[in-house]
Amino acid sequence: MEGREPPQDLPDHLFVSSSDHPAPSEPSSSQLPRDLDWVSSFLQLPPYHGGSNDATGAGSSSLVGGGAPVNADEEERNVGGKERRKAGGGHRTRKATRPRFAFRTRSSEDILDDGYRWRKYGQKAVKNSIYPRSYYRCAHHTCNVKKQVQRLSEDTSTVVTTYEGVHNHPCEQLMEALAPLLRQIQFLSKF
DNA sequence: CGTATTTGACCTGCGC
DNA sequence: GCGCAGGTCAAATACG
Repeated sequence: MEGREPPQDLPDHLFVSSSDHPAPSEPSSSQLPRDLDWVSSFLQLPPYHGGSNDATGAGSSSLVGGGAPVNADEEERNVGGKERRKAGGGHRTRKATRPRFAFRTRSSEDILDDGYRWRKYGQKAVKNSIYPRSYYRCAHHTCNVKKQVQRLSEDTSTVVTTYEGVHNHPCEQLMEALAPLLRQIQFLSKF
């Protein structure tokens, strides 16, 4: 793939999986803090124009990442033209897709609280893994970010999360947390 | 009753 | 060309 570079300034508790070897055998040594430290890390991350960050390493998959704008997907979806069948789907492996990046965390929980609201829209059993892969979409109306969550079968304490796209809205939880602070600043700025 | 999750069906791309 | 694996949809169900 065309020179994708994993971000290197990640905090210790995060690490982006290499795209072609998404699931290296050595486990991450640190625990994900309950706090949203890594959310802010995301905000600082350059978009990872990653290629196939297939977290499971299921060989045949060739999900390609790209630097295409997020709404490219939406367009294609709507322009689809002829009405989709009852149970549609299947727009996999589009050539120009959004930035993708994956990382692994050590956690007993599959759902990592990253401050955004996610809606689950699917779950699939994947090959070479005893754990299913869960598919989530950002619950924000205008946001088209997706993520996949899967637990490694060879290291059950490790959860692989693959993000696709970039949020086009602020993190609610972060804003909530900041709200009192902002109010205080506003108040103080009057003087 | 509204919202989120579950789940089976369907679609697409890729490898053989 | 066929089958497989992965990704998505939407009806059904669960939950508050």
